[in-house]
Amino acid sequence: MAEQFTKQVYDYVAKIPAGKVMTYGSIAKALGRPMAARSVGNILKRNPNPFYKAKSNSLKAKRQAAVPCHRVVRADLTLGGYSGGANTKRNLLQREGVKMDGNRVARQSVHNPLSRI
DNA sequence: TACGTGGCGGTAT
DNA sequence: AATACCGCCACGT
Repeated sequence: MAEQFTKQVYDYVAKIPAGKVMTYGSIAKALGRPMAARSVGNILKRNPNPFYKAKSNSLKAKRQAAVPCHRVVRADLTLGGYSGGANTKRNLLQREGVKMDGNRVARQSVHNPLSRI
């Protein structure tokens, strides 16, 4: 179960569409471990194949090759951490069409509308 | 809104 | 086996 969690996290993150983001906590919750938000962050930090390190330059190839961990942000919609640097994270998101609201992700760009309202 | 604080769980050493 | 490490979060100022 436990090491499946790592795989589940990668699989789940891989399904977040470009232009949208999810939070660490909502991913943990979606995987049945509502209190494991920190673990999700920990797992993504150690992601062996982060998006910004993907071999190919092409966005399309990167989408298939890498875990797009930059699409995961904090519950307050600030960016949170990123091994490649916060600036890289923001650039990648904006390039994908994620809307920003100051230093936060705009609510409209959050995937899974159920969690709000 | 912004900050501090305590607690949390999976992985790594 | 035990403990440290964190890309976090809810909650209270």
